[in-house]
Amino acid sequence: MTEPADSTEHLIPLAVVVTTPAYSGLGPALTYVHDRALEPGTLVRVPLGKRELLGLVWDAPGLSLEGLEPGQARPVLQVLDAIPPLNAAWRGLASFAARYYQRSLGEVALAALPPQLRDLQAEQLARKLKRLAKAADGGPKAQGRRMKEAAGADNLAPASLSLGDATTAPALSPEQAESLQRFQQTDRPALLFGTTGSGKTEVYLRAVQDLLGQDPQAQALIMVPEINLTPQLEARFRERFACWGVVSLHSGLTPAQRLDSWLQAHQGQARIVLGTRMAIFASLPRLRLIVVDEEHDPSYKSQEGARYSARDLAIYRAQLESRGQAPGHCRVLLGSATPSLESWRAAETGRYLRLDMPQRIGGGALPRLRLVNMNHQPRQCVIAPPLVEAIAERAVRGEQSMILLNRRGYAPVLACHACGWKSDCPHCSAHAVFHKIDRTLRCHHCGHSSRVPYACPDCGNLDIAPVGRGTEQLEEQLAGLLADARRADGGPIRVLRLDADSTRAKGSLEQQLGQMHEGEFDLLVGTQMIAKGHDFRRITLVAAVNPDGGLFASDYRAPERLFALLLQAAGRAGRDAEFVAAQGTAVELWVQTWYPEHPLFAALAQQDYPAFAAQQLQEREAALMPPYSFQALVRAEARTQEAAQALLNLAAQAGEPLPGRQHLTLYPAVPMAIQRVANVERAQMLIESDSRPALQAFLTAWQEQLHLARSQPEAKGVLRWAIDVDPLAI
DNA sequence: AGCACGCCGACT
DNA sequence: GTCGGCGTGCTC
Repeated sequence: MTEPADSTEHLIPLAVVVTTPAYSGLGPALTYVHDRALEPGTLVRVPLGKRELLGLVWDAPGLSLEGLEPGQARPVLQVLDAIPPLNAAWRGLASFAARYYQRSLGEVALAALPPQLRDLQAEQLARKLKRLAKAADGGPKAQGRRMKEAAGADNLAPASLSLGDATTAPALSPEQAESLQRFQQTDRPALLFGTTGSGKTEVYLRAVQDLLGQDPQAQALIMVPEINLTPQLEARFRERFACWGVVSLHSGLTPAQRLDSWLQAHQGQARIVLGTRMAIFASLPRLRLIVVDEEHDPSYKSQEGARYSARDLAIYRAQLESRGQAPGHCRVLLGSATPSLESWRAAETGRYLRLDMPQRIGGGALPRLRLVNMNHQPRQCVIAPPLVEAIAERAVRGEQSMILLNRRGYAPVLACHACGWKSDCPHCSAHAVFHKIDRTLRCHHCGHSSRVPYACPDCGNLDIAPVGRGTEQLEEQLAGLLADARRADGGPIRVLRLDADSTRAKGSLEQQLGQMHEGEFDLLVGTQMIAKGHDFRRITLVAAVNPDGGLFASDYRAPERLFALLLQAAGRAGRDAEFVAAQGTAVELWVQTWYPEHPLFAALAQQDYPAFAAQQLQEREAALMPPYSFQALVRAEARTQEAAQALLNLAAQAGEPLPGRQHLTLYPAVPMAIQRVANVERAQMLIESDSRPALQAFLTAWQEQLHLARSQPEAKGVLRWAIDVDPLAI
């Protein structure tokens, strides 16, 4: 494979993007040579040092070999031309995300591709594509394939099918019809503000159906927070749109499945992609609709690598996809019963179009709020007696209840009453959680697990006891409290616990949810995972036993999250209006609190999200918090807390003369809330500004200072640092 | 980020 | 005597 010494002169220089971090000293793209020009977006394999890696040809008009040593630009090894290049909109998205979230282009662009693509040789890829095409020929997408072949060179499948083989869609309610119509008539992003049970999903389905039916090539992207928690939504899309090719993209797929899905979307064989936040980077050459379900959900914000917000990128991507087309060519539909304050405000200012759906389908009323004032309950009581009674009453009538508690395990900590010892994790500045089931102390931050000691390790006292309670204990205590209660068939009440511990085995979540649907259990106890997405027909009571943490947390977004959680949980109850009417039951949301006067509960009682949002936005505006200001957070990890803070503070000093600095506030570095995880010390620095451009300009220039600060003696022992733009929690 | 080279402590 | 720690340096 040796090149003739003078061959470089006949070769064409190409800009190629590979995974190199921003501070590696290498530019955004490297220069390679090839014997012919390659279109931007083409996948190639290139040498870098001793390695051979996947690269992406990037736009670089007028690129020359000037400034490089002769022979420094090495030749491209392989061109993966079996698949079409990534289009300009996709490249625009990657390069925007890299700039905005302060990462190198290479990191973002290559991380956005399916991981398996990285280690496939050209021939392996070609083989895979052939197999895929064959499968499509035999499968339900055969028609699309055949039409594609007829269409010749075009790599896209104009899979125009009538909806004849799609199941018939239910008639829309007047609210749904109006929302859909208004969505189709605007070219702004739309915020579908629909109460739980108002039928948002059907609006999504119809928006997809109308668009794909009318444009035989159009593709749609449907994003959901966590796909494993919403199997029902996935099932509805797959069932209704099987003929158009539906693929999913999320981290639960095997590498091979993920590559398959990705390729099908990229080649237009799949016209609908359903996925989690990573799906925002799916290659969809004819993308015309992006739906973001539960747009307020924090899992749309990545906490790893490039800290992107898939919801925010959806807005930007739609603009890119519409470039050079009619306005509103690609549309965005955000949906939520409790929109993020950012989106809510965007609708207030007219940037987004708000579509309201206050009515539940079938006329079912939302649950009535029952606040339990814990100041008036027996001391030490976990579940107020009236709540226990309400659950028992329902069980005997064949109705189900659901209780939320946001802590796994039996108790968050074990303590010795004699000497004050607490079950701290040896590697983290956090308590190890007591799990009674297997008598372990487990750290939920680093995963460290140890046996529960028989006696206090410090003083030998035998009286060590759990403090506080988690789902395991709640399950146990409820079983005790309900021991005398009976279910409809006269048998004892059955309690199901669902949390990360009880659903670890693959498929066990679905299985247990299935049993709950079948009515095998009367009471469901669990963490927030049970509040999301499931339609339980027979639940008529939802309770939150200890939500007060969300009222006074230092995180200013905590109230917003609590409100969303409670309303979302409330939405699980009374979804089957006929069942409720037949039962003649009051559908209720019970909330136990020590602070019943808190204004959040007043808004919750009225189911008045607009009032709550208005009040929250007022507070944010007064305190100049987002969305009225812009934030970034720099986090540093080091062997010692001093080093982590020193890195940040030194870089802050060095950043004084940088552009945009005068429009920013840099706060001093502080330890993170959980200061040490897995023996690594963590510190963070908050940066605030009223100008997004100033913040962006500063951060871009500042990365170099951060990198340089690492070699200062005070910052010895720094392991890594990362910038989080628009952080969700501080 | 990888992966090299390079200089100092506990093991066959 | 080597294996292996991670501290700098380079990659088109």
